[in-house]
Amino acid sequence: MRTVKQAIAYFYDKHKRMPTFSEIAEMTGYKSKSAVSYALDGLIKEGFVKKDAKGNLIPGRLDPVRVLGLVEAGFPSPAEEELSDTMSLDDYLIENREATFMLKVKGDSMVEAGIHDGDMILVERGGKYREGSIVVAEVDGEWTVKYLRKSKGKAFLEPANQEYDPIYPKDSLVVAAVVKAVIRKY
Amino acid sequence: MRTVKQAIAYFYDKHKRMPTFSEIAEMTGYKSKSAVSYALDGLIKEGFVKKDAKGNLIPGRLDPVRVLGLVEAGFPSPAEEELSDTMSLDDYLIENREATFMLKVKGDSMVEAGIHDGDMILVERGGKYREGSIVVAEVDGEWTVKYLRKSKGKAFLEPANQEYDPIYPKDSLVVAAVVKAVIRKY
DNA sequence: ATTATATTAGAACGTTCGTTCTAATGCAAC
DNA sequence: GTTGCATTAGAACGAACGTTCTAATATAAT
Repeated sequence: MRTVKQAIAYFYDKHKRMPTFSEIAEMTGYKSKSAVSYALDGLIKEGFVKKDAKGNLIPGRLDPVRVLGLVEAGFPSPAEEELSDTMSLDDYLIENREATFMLKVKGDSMVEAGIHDGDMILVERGGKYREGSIVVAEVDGEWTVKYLRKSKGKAFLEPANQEYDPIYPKDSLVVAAVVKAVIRKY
Repeated sequence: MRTVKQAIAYFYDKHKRMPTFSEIAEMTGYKSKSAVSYALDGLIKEGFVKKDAKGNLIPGRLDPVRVLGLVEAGFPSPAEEELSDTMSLDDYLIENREATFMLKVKGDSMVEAGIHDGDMILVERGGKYREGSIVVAEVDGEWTVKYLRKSKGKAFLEPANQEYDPIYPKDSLVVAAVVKAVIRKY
């Protein structure tokens, strides 16, 4: 039999909604909703789950990722682990969902900025940028990711790789989106 | 007034649960649950939301990130945009939530692998690794992120930076976790 | 203007929800 | 063994759920 915590986490992961009391009872082996109700009181105090203004069950500390500190600090003991902050990567990385897109990077023109061939970038369309921002831009009809620079009031793009040259627009340079994050999955 | 789509997306983002029909009605200006019910029929056909086996509303294509292709392909038109695949970064990056942690990297010993000072790494404790994997390990009491290498049957750690030397364990080398992803937020 | 079609409001319905009460059971301390 | 406390089962409850029906309204086509 699963613990209540495991059951809720598993269910939420799988169904993208919180389980009902009956469903929790079924998963954990409880034979009454009331037992679940009392068990949940504890988890609510603990912050593992919450109830919103309408009394509906919502996730508390059951976001998928546990956030630790520096690598040098190593891993916590199982007891400390329970107390780790949790986080959703979606919430961490996305500010404006309507404007956020994921794109794949080809080539090594930004390697010195830590953006490698095949990396995914999270970009925000219409996001704020300034000189030095990494942007997705359309220069004379071609789309690229580069540093945005300015010289004598004119904008141009600069790669992060010695072997490539800066790109000075002949006709047009339109900044379409700003790179907000880089994600590389192994 | 918001459209039904906007209302649901907003509500799900904010409350981490799907709204009820009444709540959708309130947000969109509908004055009856039945109108919402019929409106949802369309969105279900479209795949924007779904119903699970028990008839409960669950997210369909309202994951927070729209996935495009290569940077070179640029952005789609608003019409095509509607059809873009969506994704949750949590689902994309996390396989085993129980074993997944996020850590912060200090130093530049892995820059040539595209891991910079201040980057976050997603690691899986007890994950499978082999020679060449980037791992979080404890060597003689010190925690670090490095390439795992082998020489004459003995494991050692190799930085991705010319200026650093490989680390050959005096007493012990324990691989605690495998780096599954690198995340850099600007 | 008339007709046909789609959309919306409102009420009614059965179902399921979470809470709460009482009673039974399990467990620990003494 | 006995007492006291916490946990669980089961039933009952009102509230809210989503569906469905009918009637009214809006929209479009002719």
